[in-house]
Amino acid sequence: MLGCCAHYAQGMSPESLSPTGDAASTRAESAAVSRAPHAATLQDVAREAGVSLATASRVLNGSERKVAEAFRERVERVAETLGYTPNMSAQATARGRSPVIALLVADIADPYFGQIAAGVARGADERGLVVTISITERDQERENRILRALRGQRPQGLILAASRADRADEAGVAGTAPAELAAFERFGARVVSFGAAGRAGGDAAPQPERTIVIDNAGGAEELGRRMAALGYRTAVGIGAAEGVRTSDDRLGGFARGFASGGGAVERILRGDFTRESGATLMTAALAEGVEPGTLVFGMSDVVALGAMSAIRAAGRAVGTDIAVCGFDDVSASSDVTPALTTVRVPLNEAGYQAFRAIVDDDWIQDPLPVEVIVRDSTPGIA
Amino acid sequence: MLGCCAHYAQGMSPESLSPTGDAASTRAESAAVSRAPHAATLQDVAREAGVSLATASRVLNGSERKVAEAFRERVERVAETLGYTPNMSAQATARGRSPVIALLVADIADPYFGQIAAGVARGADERGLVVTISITERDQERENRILRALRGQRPQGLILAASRADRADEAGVAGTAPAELAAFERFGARVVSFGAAGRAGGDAAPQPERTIVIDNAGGAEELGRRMAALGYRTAVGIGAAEGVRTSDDRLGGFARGFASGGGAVERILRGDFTRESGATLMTAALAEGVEPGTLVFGMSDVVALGAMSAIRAAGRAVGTDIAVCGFDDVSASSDVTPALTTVRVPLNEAGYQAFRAIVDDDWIQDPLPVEVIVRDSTPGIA
DNA sequence: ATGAAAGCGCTAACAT
DNA sequence: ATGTTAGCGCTTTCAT
Repeated sequence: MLGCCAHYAQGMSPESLSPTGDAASTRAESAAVSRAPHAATLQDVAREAGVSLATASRVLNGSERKVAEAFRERVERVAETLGYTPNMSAQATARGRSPVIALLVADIADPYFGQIAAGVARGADERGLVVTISITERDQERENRILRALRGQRPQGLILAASRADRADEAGVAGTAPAELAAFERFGARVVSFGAAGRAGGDAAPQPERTIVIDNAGGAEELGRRMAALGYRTAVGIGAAEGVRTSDDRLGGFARGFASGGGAVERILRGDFTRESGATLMTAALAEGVEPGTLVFGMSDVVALGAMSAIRAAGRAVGTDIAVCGFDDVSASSDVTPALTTVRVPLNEAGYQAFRAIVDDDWIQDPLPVEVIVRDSTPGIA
Repeated sequence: MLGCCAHYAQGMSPESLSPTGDAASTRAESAAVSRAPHAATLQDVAREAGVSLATASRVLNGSERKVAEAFRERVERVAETLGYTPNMSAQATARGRSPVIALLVADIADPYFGQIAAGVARGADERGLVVTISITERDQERENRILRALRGQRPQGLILAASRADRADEAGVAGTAPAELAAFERFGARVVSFGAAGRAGGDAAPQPERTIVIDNAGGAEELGRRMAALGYRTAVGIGAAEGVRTSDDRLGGFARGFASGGGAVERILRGDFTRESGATLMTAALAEGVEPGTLVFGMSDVVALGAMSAIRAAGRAVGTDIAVCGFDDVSASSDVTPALTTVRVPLNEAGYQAFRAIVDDDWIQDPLPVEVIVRDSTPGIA
């Protein structure tokens, strides 16, 4: 008991540390083999290193406080030997905050969300944060259920990338309950959503969430202008239900730009954000008749891609016969033939921005440059 | 103070619940506005409902034990009112196990991993589990670092979907350290990996991990046979570095099947799993000269897609001039023109299987049917 | 059936 | 600089 103090600061064997050292470590070892599996705990490290819990904690968690070099080394070595890794849950409960960022997407297999997720993950990794991912399947009820459960994670931040119908102006229209989001802010989580710039303020409460705004209207407008300049004069738009912000903004912007160049959007087909929706709507439109030289604007590449396949399936040619353009520039868009004209949105960067919006106190969004990319699906028609 | 007991089982106001009810709730409320934000805790609910912590816990966590109906109702109502959600971290520390499944992928924006992730997420949702996701960027060092950190989550399971070089037979070849994985198993986590069926047993220890095997060799062999039947006689394969199981199996299987039909793989280009790799290698090959009528087999659709774009960029035609086929059937494959011939792998289902492998004690893999899909990128050459 | 109390693994005052 | 000791929010014996 006393003798140990004489040499414990040097390299000594574990059993010299305390009267119970021998017995304890023996028990621990046999436990590891015979009993329920159990990862090394900070207690184990402290005991084995002959220091207090506090010291061990200070050494292993990068706290500001100083610890004598000799102790530090001992603790580090023991931790290494025991393969100690701090238990995040315990740290979270003790600290009162967990290192998680919750990401909510409609469908992680969709390249649009995949890229956003990649950007978020990149940022999280930089800061040693954990990202959890949940799938709404574009189902509002499901989203609400998930949101509820997500609160249990007490995340530092919540990223809403699901293309939910953004809360509409009129009450009653489906949308994520503000109350549910407020619940997150109540314990300090920051909620970041993708989509429309400041929403119409029905609620008196100032909008506490941060929004990653993508210049949907502007990008689409420029696209419309370019298409008109290419010679197109009549277009059909494919969008989601009326009231869905992203869709409305893109459709509206396009119409504006196209009109400014002398074109006209003669009709708008409405469905959702899926490839199937694009294909189905296009097939129906084709059945009703679509003039050669018409331009189809799919509100998202995924939808435009669906429309392209429907056009081909109907025996018509994409480009020369019916032109198609989209929005997002997901990777598949440059693979198709003819390659799809679209508006490039830096999705990965957008995801990274969402991450910043969560961790940076004084955050202001870096503008996300959208850029029209003209490819073969919209050849010029002199 | 006493009167409250007369009607507390009916609808009563919070303040009638305990002597301190009034004061407490007032303090709590003002705290909510003025102090650090704080979500309702089980304590809050118990106090407000006038029951013990234990009872509140029993009511709200679906424990087996019985609680009088009156209490149950009270507790539930109070929890609802307060917007209580159990703190997962605390539950995890108390229970000694956390509800997380850690998913490790090379790149979540890659449709291959995206689909797997979707399958995993689907399963996790069924069981109320949380999926955390980490990106290796196909960097072994990074993967090891992440693995280390992941241990802190004490996940129930770890899914290795990163197309790491599977541990090779010869020591020294890069690969995930078995010791690192063993660390997970030590605290009861199940580790599931994608890839090769039983690996060569260098280690004496029986392989405790579970593996989602995809019939790479078989699918590729069938593809080879079909391509030979279509009339192709010479092919060039594009793969990853030698030693990477998935790549080797596919390349090997293809060569076998192709040969059985009278064809021959005249050379194999090696890079990695990215689209860029496919494009770069193909460009180089094209520069050296590729006969018309040659078939290019990209070990994965992503690689094949890259090759296709290189072929187009070189002014050659995909299909009629140089045929291309791949493996995986990611969604982009049916969008390209000509559509890509490939082997369909039920990736989403594979992800779901990985989830099952983690949660089911007596798990045996359902075979994942791979299926050759011939499309226009490999027209028959009578 | 209910509640008191001892943890879970860790952190963070607060001593010393 | 080190150790002691309350917690963190929840679960789970163990009494009652």
